[in-house]
Amino acid sequence: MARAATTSDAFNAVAEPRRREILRLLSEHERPVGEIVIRLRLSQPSVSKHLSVLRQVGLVRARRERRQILYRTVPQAIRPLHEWTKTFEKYWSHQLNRVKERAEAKASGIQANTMRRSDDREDGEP
Amino acid sequence: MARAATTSDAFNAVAEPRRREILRLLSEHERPVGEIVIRLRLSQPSVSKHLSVLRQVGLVRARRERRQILYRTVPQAIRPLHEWTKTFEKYWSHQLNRVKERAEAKASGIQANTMRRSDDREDGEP
DNA sequence: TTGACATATTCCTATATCGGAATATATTAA
DNA sequence: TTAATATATTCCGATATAGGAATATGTCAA
Repeated sequence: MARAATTSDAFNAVAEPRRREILRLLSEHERPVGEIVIRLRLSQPSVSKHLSVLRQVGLVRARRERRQILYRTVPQAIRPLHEWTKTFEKYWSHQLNRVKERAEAKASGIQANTMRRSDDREDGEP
Repeated sequence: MARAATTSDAFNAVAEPRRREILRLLSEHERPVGEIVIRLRLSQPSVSKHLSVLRQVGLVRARRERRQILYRTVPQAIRPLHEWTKTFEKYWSHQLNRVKERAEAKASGIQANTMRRSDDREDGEP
């Protein structure tokens, strides 16, 4: 098997940096393709292809307005990514707590016992 | 140019579903490779390769303990993803607000003027 | 030293990608 | 209708993937 298709889910679609930029642009308000082309300095076919990927995974929608096609992001489609990353939030805030404890311990001259654990050790190339 | 390398950043590394599962497993606590192999029912080489990718982008770290190599996730490395998704949070909470307004308007018998905007229209294949 | 265990790496193949160039399609204006 | 505008699609090539099979590397025990 090869790598999963970019259109298989939002995670894959969003892995491409240009597509993230496009989503950013469109999140402000809907825009025609040509405006994305100009602002991001990409070729028109390239932008159309990226938009096609984003549309297939539900990250953007389009509507026609006279000659132009206006795209806009569908923020809800980003939520699964947000929720996934969120499950790790407690671990890095944990880290912050330890930093805080360390600072407090230093200030009071007392060592917090949560400060150093065996797996805190820096690992060289194993 | 082809698709960006899976090792180019956390976004690309995390696009692969198995790697997300591995991160989940290792976020609880460090584990040897063999345990991942058993729990996720993947081949040992496959797991080693995924871990290699995750290590190259800083999402996991490893240390040796006798014969085994114990891996653990580096939650901070997921933060950039979290921050990026977060920039869209206001838009979907916006959406929630509109739902709320709609409910309140219905309850009071008054139409809120924020309820329907032109781009709310459902778009057929354009 | 030899062997067993744990993990990493190499070689292979089928499959998708992204960008560029060229072209097709669709909508409106004259 | 014809021309101009706006966007989409197709064809191409170079590149990278993920998994499987086989093998290499590294660590420990006897």
